[in-house]
Amino acid sequence: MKLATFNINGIRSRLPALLAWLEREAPDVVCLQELKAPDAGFPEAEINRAGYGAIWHGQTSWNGVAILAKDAQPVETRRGLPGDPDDTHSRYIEAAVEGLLIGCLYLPNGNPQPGPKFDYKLAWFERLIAYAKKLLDSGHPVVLAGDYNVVPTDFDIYNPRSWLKDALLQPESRECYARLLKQGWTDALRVRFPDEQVFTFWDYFRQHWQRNSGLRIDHLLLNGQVAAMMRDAGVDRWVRGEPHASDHAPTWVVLDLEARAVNVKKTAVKKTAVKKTAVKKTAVKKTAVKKTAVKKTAVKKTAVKKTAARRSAA
DNA sequence: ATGTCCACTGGAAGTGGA
Repeated sequence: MKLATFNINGIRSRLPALLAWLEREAPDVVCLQELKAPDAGFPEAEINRAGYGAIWHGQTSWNGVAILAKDAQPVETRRGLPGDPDDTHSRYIEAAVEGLLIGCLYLPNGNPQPGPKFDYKLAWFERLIAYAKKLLDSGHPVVLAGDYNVVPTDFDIYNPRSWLKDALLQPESRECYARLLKQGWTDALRVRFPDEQVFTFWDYFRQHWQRNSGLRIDHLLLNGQVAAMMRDAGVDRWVRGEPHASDHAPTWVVLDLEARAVNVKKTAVKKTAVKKTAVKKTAVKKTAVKKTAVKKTAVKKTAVKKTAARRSAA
């Protein structure tokens, strides 16, 4: 299963780009952010025609999230992050697909900082951390995917210099992200590329795409069960290079949904193999001992012969 | 501070958000 997150930056104006990407990469599950469209403006028919079922939570002009599933209908399990009934932003939607629980989130940008928007970002983050803990405790295989609007470390940006005052790099933002991970989530892209810079966003300014001046802010967090299923991860960079592109590129993981069952089998096979090897080792050792014994006997025989020869010489 | 793009309002170009 290929599961992707993509900040589409306006689903109506990017619909051709979205459909082209779905056609070429055929992701099985897609988390979309920044629809920038009300519920009624979601292009349901076109997405269905492309072979995807969808659920969405829109909003006029800003925010908006959706989950698509190829040849399937996502089963909605939640819309809206718990913890603040007065929060009107459409930033969280969650569904079950193929036995996985998938949370699609669009974390507040938080600029300018400091200020009420940054406060809202941190408050939203705290709500996410609290809810993520509940998801972990649920025992389900869970993925939390989306635009986190956090550059986790200075390694996740081309050069932090001009972004030092930006909400995406603030120590408070990073501390929240680190605290979330510490609950037991795997940052899929960072685990897949431990020593490489990976970017998912290049803003429209100053030819940042052309210069590969990017940031890594779109993340797929996997709980333990799902992390064990991960086989690959990456970024569909070509999407960012297309005309009229979103400023983000689709970011994805490939999961082996059979991995758990297979792992159990593999472990059994390994145990048998280990036993066989052990038997072989013992056999090899025994043979070696015999050879040594034979050699020793030979040496002894030679020695005996020599002694016998000396004796007769004397 | 700047840079670019989207969507909305209102019926053009300005504004807010990112």
